Amino acid sequence: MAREELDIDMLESAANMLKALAHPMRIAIIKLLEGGEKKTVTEIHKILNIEQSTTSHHLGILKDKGILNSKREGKNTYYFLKHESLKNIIACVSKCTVPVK
Amino acid sequence: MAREELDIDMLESAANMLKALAHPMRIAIIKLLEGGEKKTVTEIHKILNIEQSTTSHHLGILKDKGILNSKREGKNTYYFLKHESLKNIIACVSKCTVPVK
DNA sequence: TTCATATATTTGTATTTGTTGAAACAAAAG
DNA sequence: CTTTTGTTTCAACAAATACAAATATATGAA
Repeated sequence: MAREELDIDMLESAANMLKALAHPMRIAIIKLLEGGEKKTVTEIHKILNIEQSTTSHHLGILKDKGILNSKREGKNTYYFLKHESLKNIIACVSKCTVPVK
Repeated sequence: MAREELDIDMLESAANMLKALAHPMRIAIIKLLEGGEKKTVTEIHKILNIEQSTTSHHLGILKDKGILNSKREGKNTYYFLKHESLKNIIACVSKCTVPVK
């Protein structure tokens, strides 16, 4: 039945989104862009202290998975959050990672 | 400064939690256990149609990362959700994976 | 006790996927 | 043409995945 097919697709889709978020540097990037901030590759690479090509790679993954969007302006490419609601995920995970006494 | 150290730890911690969730079968397991359900390895393995050893492995990961807990009863090991709040993450991700028109 | 069975975990291994940094390449601007 | 900025490609390495086989644990029967 198509019902199960859809379920599998939904699971894969959710897993892919989570996989995109499941990296320390990528979470750091998201936190950096919270509140509608727009930043260039070089800015992020300098702030987070990771190689420029690595930064570009992570940004590409986040864009590819629909988490970020980008806009070219002259020499610079500005990246920014596509859905503000993603903050909730990070907040929720942070809350869940705190051990329950 | 310790400030940055803590930040890195928090990022790693959040990433680890997300990594545990970022797998289709593991999401399926969580959905299966929503609402306080308790299920054995064999039950889950039969319902989801994945190898028993693979099932046990996934359950081990989820338990290790603090998402599930387990309780042995005779021959069976029952697994269940540790934090009901995890539903929110899945729900949020599902919502975010739906393309915004 | 010993054996057989059901259930679960662990180990070994092959395959795949993810990560990183360097180098090559591309685009924009002066 | 040079510089700045960003992307892509490549290779080495690390981690995740799946399955089978081996091992462990609990139960009950002989």
